[in-house]
Amino acid sequence: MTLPEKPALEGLEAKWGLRWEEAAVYRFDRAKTRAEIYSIDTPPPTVSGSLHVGHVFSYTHTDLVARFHRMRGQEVFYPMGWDDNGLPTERRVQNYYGVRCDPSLPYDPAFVPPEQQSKPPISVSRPNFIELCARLTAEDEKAFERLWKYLGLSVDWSMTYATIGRRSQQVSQLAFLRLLRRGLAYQVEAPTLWDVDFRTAVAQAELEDRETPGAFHKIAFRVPDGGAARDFGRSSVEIETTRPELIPACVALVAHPDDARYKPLFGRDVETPLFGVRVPVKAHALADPEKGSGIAMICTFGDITDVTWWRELSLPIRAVIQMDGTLRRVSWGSPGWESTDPDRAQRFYDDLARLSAAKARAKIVEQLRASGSLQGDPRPITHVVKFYEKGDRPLEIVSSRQWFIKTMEFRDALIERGRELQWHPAYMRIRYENWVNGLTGDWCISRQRFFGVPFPVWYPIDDLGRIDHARPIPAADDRLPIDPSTEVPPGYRPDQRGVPGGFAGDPDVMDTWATSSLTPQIVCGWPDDVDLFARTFPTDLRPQAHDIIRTWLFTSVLRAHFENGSLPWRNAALSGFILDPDRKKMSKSKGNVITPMALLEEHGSDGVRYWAASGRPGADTAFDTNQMRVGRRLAIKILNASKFALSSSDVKAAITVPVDRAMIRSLAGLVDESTGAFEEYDYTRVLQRTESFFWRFCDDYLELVKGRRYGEQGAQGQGSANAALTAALSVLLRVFAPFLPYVTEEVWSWWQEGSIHRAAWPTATELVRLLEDNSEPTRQLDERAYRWATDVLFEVRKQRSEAKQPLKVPITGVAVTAHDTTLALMPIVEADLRAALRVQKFETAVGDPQAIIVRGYEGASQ
RNA sequence: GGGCGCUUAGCUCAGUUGGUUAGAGCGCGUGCUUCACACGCACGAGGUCGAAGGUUCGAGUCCUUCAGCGCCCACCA
Repeated sequence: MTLPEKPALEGLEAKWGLRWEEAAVYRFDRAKTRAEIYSIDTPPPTVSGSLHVGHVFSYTHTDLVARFHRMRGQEVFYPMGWDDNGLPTERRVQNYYGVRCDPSLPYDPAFVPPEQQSKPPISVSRPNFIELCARLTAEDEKAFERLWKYLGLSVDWSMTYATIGRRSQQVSQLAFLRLLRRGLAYQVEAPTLWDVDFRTAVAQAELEDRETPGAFHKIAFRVPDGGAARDFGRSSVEIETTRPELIPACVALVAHPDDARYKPLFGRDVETPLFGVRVPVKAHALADPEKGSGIAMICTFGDITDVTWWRELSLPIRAVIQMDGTLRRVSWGSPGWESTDPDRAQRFYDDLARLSAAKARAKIVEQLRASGSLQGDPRPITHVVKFYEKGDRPLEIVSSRQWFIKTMEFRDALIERGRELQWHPAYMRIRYENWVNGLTGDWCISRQRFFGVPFPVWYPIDDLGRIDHARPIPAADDRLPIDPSTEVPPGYRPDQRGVPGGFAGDPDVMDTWATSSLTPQIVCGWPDDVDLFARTFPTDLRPQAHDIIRTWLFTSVLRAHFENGSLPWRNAALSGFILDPDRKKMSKSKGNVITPMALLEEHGSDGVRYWAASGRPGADTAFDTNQMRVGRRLAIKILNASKFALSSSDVKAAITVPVDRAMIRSLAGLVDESTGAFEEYDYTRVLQRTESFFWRFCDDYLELVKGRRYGEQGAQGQGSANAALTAALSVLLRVFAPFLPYVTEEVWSWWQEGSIHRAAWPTATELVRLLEDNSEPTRQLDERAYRWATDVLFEVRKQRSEAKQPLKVPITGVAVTAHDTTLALMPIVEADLRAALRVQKFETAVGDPQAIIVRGYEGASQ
């Protein structure tokens, strides 16, 4: 064995990264049985820029668990995916190349993107657009892979997937068609949450509340002369609204059934201001008498409550907001737009048409004020408005045709699935249940976007040129994946696209979660690789962040429930967020400033992993470079202590010295505790306990055996020390290996064959087996001797420190007064203590209280 | 409004089923070039465990109430 003169961490990432790859240390062997395999449904990070420290944090957690199970002898199925599907990529491609997707264009195989960003944007077909997305994401994916490898993720890099890849598309489309056949996916025209900038539907799970400034406008509706006015006692009723521009879309007013103020109006009509539309006053329990004036305007549609009221009160639709967020043109007096004065309505409305909601609001306020319908000034407020999480303008609700997957009628079954799942930490299950219980509608999975998985269906066009959405033509299962915008349905010719009697492709793509929800099926080989699927599914682990329980976790459970009749995995491990040092969630912009690669280079991958491992499952953790420094120092300490432990270790004998035996038994206890904690996904505890053991091991044990292991007490004592040292080092390195893969591998290579990461996880048995005498009396004696030795060590160090004497001033003697049972331990440890402390001699005397007095310093000046 | 989590030394956090004087690291202070390590070593000073009640022989640990912080969810016109 040759030990390095000056061991260092620098360069270990490059050195071992290469060797691990050459030796295929993390290669998955699919010949193993299901029981021998530990499979992981890896979260595919979004490929739309760069990874940030939060990724490094949570992906390390997964790797810790993967490495533990690998060392326990399981074959770890640990692929890596890239989520390159979806809007973020589209936006990047549009800006990067200066192109725009036009799904109506045919594919141009000769298309080459412009060198310079083109203005105005060039229109390209969907397949061409997707090619550009793929080109751009491929570069990012290479950079991601480099970072993950440098961090030391023990992924099998021959198994990668992309959510826009062929296989992901095939799985998404097939799973969709199978749901369609079973009636679990359906299409309907209905009010849908809509982002006016992206011009796409969005799902409930993608909503975000944002505090937004607005204003209450108090607006009078006329109560027509006659019975209503007489019973109500007034000729107008005031509502308060933040969205006066929706008055033309008003279909009713609503108040609480018990609200005496408005009871006289229930069942009667009032007239909208400006437009003179007669709308009924309805009663509904959702109306809150405390809110505003207690009576609300129902519009189609201002918010989700409007949809509820509209549905439950069977109101008509009078929609004004279009898909681009502007007000549509309306011809007043036509069916559905009846007015008591159509000409007047038209005059007012023509000033609003084609304006955005915000501009129309300003305009209508002028009109209302001029006509006297606005009571007082608008009252500014801050209220919570729903946004698409990636959007910039408040969501609208527009009526459109969308695909849905049924969820509402399966809520009980989904709750039950949640209870079958092992959650780490357990309380995260509650969030899942809250979400499932709070669902208000089925899952809308269609998006009016381009870079996504297309719906594999076409529709017949009748002789009048109308698309028949009721009779979708599904693609054949064995032809998937297909793109209906370029491929032709069975029985049709290409020239029949878009013509009467021909066909039309479904123009939409699936929500990115409609693909991501199938990652367990995608990675495990469903449906073609039956063999792999049987060996890996359901996976053992789904690691993910807790903020996407409602999206990724929930939808994955749903899909597996439908497709496989089971959970997709057995365990879900939820990682927390990274917080700024001031304990706020680290913002994206801030997180991106600190590039992960720079962190890894500065603190070493082991150092950064050490910090990441300090974040317990589910716990939000502060970004703390100090912890990375501590981790780095630990790695350096391991190098140096190992060098010491292994030097001149050729003299070996049985472990017969009490101090050595006590250390070995204590380490056996650590191994048991670590194994149990790791099995419970409590990696943080393992690291903490091991680290704490290790420092005491260095400070006390290594000091105690220093002289003996150099042969000062003969071959027997030296052999015992060496045997204990190498055994302890071997075990400690293996427990540290999941956390600090580089430094442990480096030290392992000094004297062991093969990779530590394929070495067996240590057991208490392998340690205790080394002790020839493990009887109870011996154990007690060993432990007392060890504790006594460390007590003396501590006391002498303390007096030396207080004396502030340089080391060259010798300690001539140490006078020890203690019980005879304690003094009886002295012969066992005295030689070790003399060497460790450089004490010339110990003088003992029986007595009480116990005292340890260092001779040589007692008169020293302070 | 409902739910979950957190609150222990200046900072970041441990404290497993309630059991002797509450722990670690960082930071701080003092001293020491000791033959594995100055990217080091030794020693030290720091806390009435968010508040108030309660259960108990005994509570940081269990119960109740309250406060602050964070997060998730919800139909606030």
